[in-house]
Amino acid sequence: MTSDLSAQIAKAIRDAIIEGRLIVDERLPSEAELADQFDVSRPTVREALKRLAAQSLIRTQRGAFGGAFVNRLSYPDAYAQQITTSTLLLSMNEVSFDVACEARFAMERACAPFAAQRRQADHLAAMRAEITRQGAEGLTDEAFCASDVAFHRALVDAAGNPVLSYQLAGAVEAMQPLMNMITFTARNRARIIGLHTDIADGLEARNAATVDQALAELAAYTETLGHDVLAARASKEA
Amino acid sequence: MTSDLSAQIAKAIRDAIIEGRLIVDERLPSEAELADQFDVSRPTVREALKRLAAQSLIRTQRGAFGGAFVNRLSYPDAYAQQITTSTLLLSMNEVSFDVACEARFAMERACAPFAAQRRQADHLAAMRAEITRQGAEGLTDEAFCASDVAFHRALVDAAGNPVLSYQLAGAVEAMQPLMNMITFTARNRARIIGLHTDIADGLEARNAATVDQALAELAAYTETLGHDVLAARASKEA
DNA sequence: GACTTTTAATTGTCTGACAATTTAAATGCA
DNA sequence: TGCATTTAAATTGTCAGACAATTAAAAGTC
Repeated sequence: MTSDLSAQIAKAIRDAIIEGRLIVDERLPSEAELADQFDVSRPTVREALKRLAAQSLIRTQRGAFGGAFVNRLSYPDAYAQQITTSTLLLSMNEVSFDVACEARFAMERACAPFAAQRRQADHLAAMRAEITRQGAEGLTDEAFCASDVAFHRALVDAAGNPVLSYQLAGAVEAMQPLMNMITFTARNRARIIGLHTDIADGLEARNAATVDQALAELAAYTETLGHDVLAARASKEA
Repeated sequence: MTSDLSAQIAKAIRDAIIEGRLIVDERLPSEAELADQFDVSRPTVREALKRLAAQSLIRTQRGAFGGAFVNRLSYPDAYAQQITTSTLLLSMNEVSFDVACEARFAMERACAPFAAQRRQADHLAAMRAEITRQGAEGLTDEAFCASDVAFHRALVDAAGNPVLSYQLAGAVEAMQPLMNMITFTARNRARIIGLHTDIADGLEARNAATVDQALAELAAYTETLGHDVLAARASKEA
């Protein structure tokens, strides 16, 4: 019911920002003034401000004419928070591999038509580069996964919708720990690289149907790989 | 480079949680002990802990055998953060109505096949109830929007994938302020209600194609309405 | 006019204290 | 003994005051 003072103050300021009563780059009163206004001590005000800083809602500057300023939430900041939240959610809530996989590929397939329409040369180049990397000899599983993430990110960015990019960043990156559990044999990799090539080709030809088809197969194949890992684990324990 | 001590300490503890060195419900050392360990004062430790609390990474309890505990990130907590972040991102970054709309409906269409397959009676009931509400006389624009959000939420939940629900919660709710700018005439509403009915009918019949078609039309129609509002505004200013 | 120094404002950090809260242990009582 | 009550201890929440570090503007100097 009656939460901490610092939480209450943080909420009051947060609401002011969300409702537009405090606008971007506006300076908040100094800590001493806020302490007066809210009738609390400066440490309490500081705790409230740190809460807001943790959500990237404000930034602080020292020195004369410094202070706390309403922060423009940048895409990178939003990405970072989205990734942290998604990663924790997946690691702490027994989200099954299937559910995470399904969500991720469903959203990626949602991007496909836009990507086919809007892809630029640099997106294709990035994807081709990752495909080449994925075929390299002696690549560790982790490096393969990292390249996989980069490939899919290029695909999503090709859709040219920053909101989709931001949403998917969380899903794709958050899945990496789960993907890292998978051991990729040479044959696995060849199949995945083949599908990646289909996707790149489809985008180059601006053929959304091809891309969608390849993504559907990739989704199914990834789920199969995940199941194999879980099955192998289960039999090892028995 | 050398950020605040409280930020460094928060990062150290956050990393420990993300990497699993601190597990759910584990108790952190007391503030005094942490202050000793990190060789800083207690207020500095407290600022760090408040940062983590703002991200729902820990919770604190007063009293003997109280302290800070690693928090299991619940879906509601994750929803809330997702919504705050998305709302701010949209309101602060001149994300165009088109881009937000496109992202939202793209993701909703990604849910459609799963929803058609897995929808339960209660999802359908919730959607029908919202449709009825939307047809009520004298409904304000805001109430109409709120009902619209509830309708689409039921649709997303029908897909039965909590990760998709969580991702879309942000997109749908964050768009509400933009949607609230639109004035819905009786004719607008009738058209939207018609499409909503198509969606509900399609789900009931487990016909994904129908649902997809209706969502596509709804996306196009919503964009049109958005454009009209912007055009009206522009002409008023001139 | 360009450069340097001073000054004032502000955040960052520390120390020490006390209040509020909560659990475990101690105590008292039947 | 068994149960209720009180006490004690640990811990977070809050406060007050102080000083250090940083920064930009203002004042001074050549």
